[in-house]
Amino acid sequence: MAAKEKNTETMILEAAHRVFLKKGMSGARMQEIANEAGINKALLHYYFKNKEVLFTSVFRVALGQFIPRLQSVLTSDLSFADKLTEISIKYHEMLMQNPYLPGFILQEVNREPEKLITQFKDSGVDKDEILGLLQNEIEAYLGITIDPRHFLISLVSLVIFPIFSMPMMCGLFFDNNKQDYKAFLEQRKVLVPELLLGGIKAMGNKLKSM
Amino acid sequence: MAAKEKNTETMILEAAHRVFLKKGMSGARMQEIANEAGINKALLHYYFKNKEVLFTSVFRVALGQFIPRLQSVLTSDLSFADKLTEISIKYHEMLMQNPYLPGFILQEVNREPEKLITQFKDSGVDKDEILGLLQNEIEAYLGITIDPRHFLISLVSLVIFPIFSMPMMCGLFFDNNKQDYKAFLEQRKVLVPELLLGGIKAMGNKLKSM
DNA sequence: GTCTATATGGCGATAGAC
DNA sequence: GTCTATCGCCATATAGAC
Repeated sequence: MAAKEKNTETMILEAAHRVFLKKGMSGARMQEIANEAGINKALLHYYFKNKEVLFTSVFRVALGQFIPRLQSVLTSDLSFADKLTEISIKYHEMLMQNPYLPGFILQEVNREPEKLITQFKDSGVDKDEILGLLQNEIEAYLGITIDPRHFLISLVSLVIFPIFSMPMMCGLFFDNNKQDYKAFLEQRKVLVPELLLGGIKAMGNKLKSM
Repeated sequence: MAAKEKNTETMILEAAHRVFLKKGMSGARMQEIANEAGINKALLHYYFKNKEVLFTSVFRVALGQFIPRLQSVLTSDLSFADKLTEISIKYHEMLMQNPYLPGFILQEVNREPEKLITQFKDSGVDKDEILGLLQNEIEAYLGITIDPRHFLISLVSLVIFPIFSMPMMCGLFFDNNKQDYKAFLEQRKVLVPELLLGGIKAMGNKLKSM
């Protein structure tokens, strides 16, 4: 399984993953996937009867990569700040290796919103547990009670969007210098937890006064 | 210009805008655009010689919508906090009316990164002026010196991503109840400036110790 | 300017040999 | 399981009448 050649189905799935993530469902070509996998179109259809089936297989894997396993980090014995740093760094690394992942998932969820719900149930992630754990941490660490979804959605926004929008941000604010932007992101992965903890505290005070 | 019927070219551009933003370049169909505009395919090609040209016209308009005119707000005589609230609210309103805009722009910038640079120069937005204004405000208001791009990119992440990822967030954390999620976003548009101001202060301290 | 009809090419999918 | 060859459709684009 290590050095030897992988079987055809795996090679197809990996090739399809690369092509679909970059081009999307309608932009991808079966021919390109076949080339990428080193086979021909007919064999593609032998393993996956049509484009939709192949796409769905790729989507399932991609969704699993995209939705992080937060429970294990949140139930560890780290401090809240260290847990956040851990999440930020791990997510940063994963996204830097799969820059097309967020766009791919979000585009497809737009195309067929119901698909997400179905496949999410199979993923083994318990959203209520995560939100409960988060709320406890926020109360213990910051002494405030807020909807943990504000925290979580702020966190993922700050982690995902700067990477997801790399070509745009890099073009607009870094003269298209990718190395500079990567160094900037590298800084951010430890800064984001600080920003969040400081920010949520301020946000909690605002919420009390509303 | 008000109530009367618009000319054909405008109708085509508006129809193309709707279809391209929802489906993207490769997902959009010239037939669908023609239907949407109430004409036929041949007339489409009379006004725009091919799909690529039509798409580029739509992209130019969309980019103008997407990149906000920050200068006027930043040079107004509001307090920094009020300026941020103004930006957050205006951007929120615009994005709620054009939910597909971020995905459209970012997808296309991925496809052809050079296009952004060219078209951005024509837009009349001066990035150095904006970053300079921001840096001054941050120094005056918070007493810290940081790279203003950290601030700006955090701001747009917190404003754009929760709206852009509405179908996903709504599905994952709001049982697909769109009204609930919209109310949640409505809250956020005034909370985000608080979060940012509190957060950047904390981040500035962290940066000093690095 | 606007239409109907048609050309042209590309893409997903299948047939059938090996 | 893997290939070559091909079908049939659909999307872009054009020709040409009005």
